[in-house]
Amino acid sequence: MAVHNRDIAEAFRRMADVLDVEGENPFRVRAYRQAAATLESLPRDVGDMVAAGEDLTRLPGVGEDLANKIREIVTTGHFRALEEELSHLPPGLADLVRIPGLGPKRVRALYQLLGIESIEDLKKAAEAGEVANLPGFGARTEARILEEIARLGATERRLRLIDAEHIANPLTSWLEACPGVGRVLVAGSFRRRKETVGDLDILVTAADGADVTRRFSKHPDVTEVLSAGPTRATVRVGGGFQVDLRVVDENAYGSAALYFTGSKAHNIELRKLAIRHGWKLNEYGLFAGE
DNA sequence: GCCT
DNA sequence: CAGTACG
DNA sequence: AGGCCGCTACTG
Repeated sequence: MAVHNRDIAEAFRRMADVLDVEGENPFRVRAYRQAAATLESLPRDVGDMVAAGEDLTRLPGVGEDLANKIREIVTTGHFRALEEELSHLPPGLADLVRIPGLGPKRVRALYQLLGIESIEDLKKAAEAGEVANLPGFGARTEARILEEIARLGATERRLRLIDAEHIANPLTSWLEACPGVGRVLVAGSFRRRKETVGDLDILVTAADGADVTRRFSKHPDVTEVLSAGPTRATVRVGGGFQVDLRVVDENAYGSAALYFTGSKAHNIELRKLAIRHGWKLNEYGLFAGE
């Protein structure tokens, strides 16, 4: 059975999760995730490239080491380094970092303090109210964990662009009519016109951000408020689709639109470019370095 | 881990 | 503050 | 050898 780019990407992601929980160097962890992303967006089958004897290190984020690992996976169907790392941990533990809100540190805490080794364990502990008592956790986090676990079973939650548009349009109108709101821009992958979008990223200009995020959190279609502060709110609307609202001052609109439109990788490249010029770039503007 |  | 998340 | 995005934002 042929190994496809997606399979290798998945193996690399799993490796990243395991190393993450083990407390490995975060940059090494990121390297695996980066390579996984490269493979997934690659228009060609790496299996074919291996068969043709092509140089895999030409792929961005793939160096000597990962090129060898790709070849190993393609030719043998095994990924020994992953199997080795997995032998150090309970097999289900690394899955926990895929739950939004749980990173490596919290997963370790769950394991060490409550002996949680799997999503199933976590569900039971959360239902019993044991998670909320842990340091760094709270009732809110515990409730969110249970919701996220319930969502794991659901099928892919990305929406086709046209379906996302049907959610975005009424929200846009609603925000435009919101007191104090100037511009409203649906950014993110929606603005990039990707075939599917995983969430909605809406940028708004207003002087009083807290007022806007507060109002938005009470929108009739909002079913959950994941977070809400003075400049940002993350909510879910009917059906569980996530919407991120970001509020900035009018004078930061351009920079914020650039940032919020992404992609993430594009933003990072732009920020690196700024650094090389002695500048710094963020969602509020382009500034002179120190 | 990759990159310069 | 640390941890996590957002593009 | 040494940096790796952000004077990023929100939660506990």
